Amino acid sequence: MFQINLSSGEPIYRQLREQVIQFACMGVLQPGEQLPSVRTVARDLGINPNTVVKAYAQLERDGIIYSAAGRGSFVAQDILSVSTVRSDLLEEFKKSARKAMQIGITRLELEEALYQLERVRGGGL
Amino acid sequence: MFQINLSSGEPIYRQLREQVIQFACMGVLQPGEQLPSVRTVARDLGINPNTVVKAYAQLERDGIIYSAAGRGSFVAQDILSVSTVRSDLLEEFKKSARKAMQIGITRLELEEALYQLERVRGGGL
Amino acid sequence: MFQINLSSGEPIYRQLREQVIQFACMGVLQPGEQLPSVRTVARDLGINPNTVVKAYAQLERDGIIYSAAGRGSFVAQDILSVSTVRSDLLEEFKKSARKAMQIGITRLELEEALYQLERVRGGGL
Amino acid sequence: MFQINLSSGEPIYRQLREQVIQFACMGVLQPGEQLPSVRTVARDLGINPNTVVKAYAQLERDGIIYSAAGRGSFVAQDILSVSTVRSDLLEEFKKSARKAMQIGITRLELEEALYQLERVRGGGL
DNA sequence: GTGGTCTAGACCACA
DNA sequence: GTGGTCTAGACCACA
Repeated sequence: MFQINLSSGEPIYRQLREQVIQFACMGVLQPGEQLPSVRTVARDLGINPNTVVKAYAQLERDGIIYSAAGRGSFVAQDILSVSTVRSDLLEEFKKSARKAMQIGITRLELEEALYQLERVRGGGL
Repeated sequence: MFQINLSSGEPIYRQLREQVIQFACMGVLQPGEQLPSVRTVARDLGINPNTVVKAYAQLERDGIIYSAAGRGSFVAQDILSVSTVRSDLLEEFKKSARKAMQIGITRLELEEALYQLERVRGGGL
Repeated sequence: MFQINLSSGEPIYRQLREQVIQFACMGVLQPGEQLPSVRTVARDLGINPNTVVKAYAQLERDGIIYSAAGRGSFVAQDILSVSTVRSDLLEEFKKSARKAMQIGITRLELEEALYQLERVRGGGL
Repeated sequence: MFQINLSSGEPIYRQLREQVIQFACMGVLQPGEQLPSVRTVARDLGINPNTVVKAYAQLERDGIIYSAAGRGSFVAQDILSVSTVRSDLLEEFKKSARKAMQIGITRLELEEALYQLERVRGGGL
């Protein structure tokens, strides 16, 4: 289900965390749906179970999933309303835009980039 | 001249590196201009000279500055043409935009954010 | 695994960097293979871990290896295609040939030297 | 007369030293001919006189020039027979060739490079 | 265990 | 004065 890139430099537990958020926001994982168990994910990806535990723990702390001892982990009911997800990503977006503008990249260039991104997504995914 | 945030989590040497790039791209530091010496920066910011050395060394490897023992460090003549700077920032921008779109933030929302950023910059800086 | 010459004047971290490149290009280190850890190399060579870190960090910036905290350092998949390695060495070769020719050493003499080098390598290694 | 490149990383005194050797080997500076004075070179190049002194001192130590107090510095009579110049450059050439061969660059490729270098030199200089 | 960052301080070549 | 290398040793995130 999940995919990680060992050579990207991005910590594995973060890659995992992000994919859960993405899948949940995109509807691939429905509200209330059960996540694959820690052991399953670890085995499938060939990584250390502790790494999965860390990702799930952080997701629970952020209110994106909830875990019930002995039953498993489940996607929260109200992900999109979870403040951190949306606003965190928007903040990151603004920060990168600010940096680009500071070296002279214009707003029009950035908008052009957005437009192309949307076209690719619309066609390809 | 430079400012660093010790509690941001962003490594000091990276913060420094970014500021040099920014200043150089904005014209605050002109091509060929001498940068403050390693020891000066270290003293002013209250950090270890080695940390400054690390930032300057990376900038030199990227062709953004050049350094010579006994003479000092200088901004390169062709910064804006240095491929990495511009394209790296654009890539970072696209990546953050892609992530935002993947969770359902629309292009219009992102454009709105860009518009507000420009207004702030135009008025404030 | 690696060998360094403390009295050569060539910085240790550069010697290390070069040997990794050589081993990777010669196939002694296969693509994807794990490099000895920073601490292992430091202990074996009797040098400071920071010096090894410096060598590995540069190799990563050049795309020759990739490292991740907690996992280790690994040879990249596409070393030979990494533009810098091959072309850098060719440039260095040309530069030294140019200098030799400028003081009157003939092309034939240089070719003779190449021929002898190849014989030595063929027999000795 | 001399030219230096401040952004090359190569120490100025070495660049100077090399150019004297080159000019002497090429006949631009004849055996016995007087070199420009330390002060002249320093002024013309906009560098520190000490740097020129260092270059000249090393050239004298190598027997490439000789200095007479109060009269100036002169090119030695037998430069080409001075062992260090020729053999040092040949050694450097062999070293760079060895490195190139170690990563799989063939002798034929190196010879091709030599051939092209000669053509450029024959036509351009 | 792994690599990454940072400090404190020494020593060097260069200008 | 300038930048570059290196050691010794601490502390951190990650697996």
